[in-house]
Amino acid sequence: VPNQRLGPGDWCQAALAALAEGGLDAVAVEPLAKRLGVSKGSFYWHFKDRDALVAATVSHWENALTAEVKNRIAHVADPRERLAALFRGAFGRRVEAGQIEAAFVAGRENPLIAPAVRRVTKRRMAYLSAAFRELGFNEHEARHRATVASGAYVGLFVMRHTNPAAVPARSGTIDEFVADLTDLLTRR
Amino acid sequence: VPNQRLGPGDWCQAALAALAEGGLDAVAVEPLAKRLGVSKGSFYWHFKDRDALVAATVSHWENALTAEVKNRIAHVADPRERLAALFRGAFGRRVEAGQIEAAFVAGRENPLIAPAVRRVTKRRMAYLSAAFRELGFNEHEARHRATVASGAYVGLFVMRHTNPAAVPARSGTIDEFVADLTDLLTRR
DNA sequence: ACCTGAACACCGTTCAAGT
DNA sequence: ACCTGAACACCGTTCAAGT
Repeated sequence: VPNQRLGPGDWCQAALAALAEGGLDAVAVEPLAKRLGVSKGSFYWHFKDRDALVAATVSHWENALTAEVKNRIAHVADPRERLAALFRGAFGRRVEAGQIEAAFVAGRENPLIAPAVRRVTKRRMAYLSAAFRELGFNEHEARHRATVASGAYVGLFVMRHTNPAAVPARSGTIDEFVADLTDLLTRR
Repeated sequence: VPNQRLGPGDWCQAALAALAEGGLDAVAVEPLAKRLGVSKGSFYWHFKDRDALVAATVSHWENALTAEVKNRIAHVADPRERLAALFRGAFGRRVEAGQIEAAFVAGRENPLIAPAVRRVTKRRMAYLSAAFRELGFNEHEARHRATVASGAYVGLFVMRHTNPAAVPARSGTIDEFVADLTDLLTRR
């Protein structure tokens, strides 16, 4: 912990951790204050209210995700490898990342969350679709396969926290699973 | 009010009214008790906890809806007229019925609500599909049109409370709208 | 059988006062 | 600039005691 005093970023980070553990309901001012070792009153110095924290947290997540895709996936030249890299991302070393996305997907009814989830999904569809086009599929086929791929990606996140036994967990089985999935989706 | 003493049914009825006005969050023990002119402690005589009330309320709604369809729609001989009757049901005189369905649709993420909404949707699809088959469409076309019709039906409920201006409100415009919609959906 | 009243826990929000 | 501490409102849940 570098500085005693906290900023909005610290609250967002704590909110993301709580989100991963207990879903949207766990993003509650009092428990977060306890976790940060600070009185809940101090929260209101940084944010207008709980909704403002949720909004900022969603935004934080969306930016981080976009940046990660830009840095770790977009630059992969081979489109098949790019797809595999994306899917492998669904099994990030820390379960955390996946659980956060799952929590946001589960809470997509919330008007603070819905627009960000929509945007993220739309972007994912766009670059999935582009990858399939590079592989030689026509526009229609590319869109169709991108839809399936996007669904599978999100579905893996959700299953990972609703039905963990159904999803591969060890690094060997993950690699195998990702290879099979990529094969299936790129087959003619 | 026939009897001073209340039963579970009275709490469900109050819960449905609250649901129509303020969504799932408005189904709260304390406000309902106030509305019923009773202490909130008495609630726990009838129900284990708030979740039990929500579950019972969902069940109450599902049964009432099923019964209404059986009594007011299923017996209409002409399939076109039956479709029109269904759509007209989406504009029931009291806004209440529509708002309750909209609230349940909005809360379909809730595990207490999801199964009932799924069942209601499935049944609706089934008898819509049957109506289209009676009109001479083949199985595939019937299913497709039933999907569109079901979507439109639910969409009307949702829009009615998210975007009321976009939905007809006076009885004349409603009849016209329903006629147009039925025409569109049964066109070859 | 159904209800009251008081209690407790938990959370959101405000605000004067501290450093 | 950031935080504390106390206060208030609101809701869920329990339970002994009433009728």
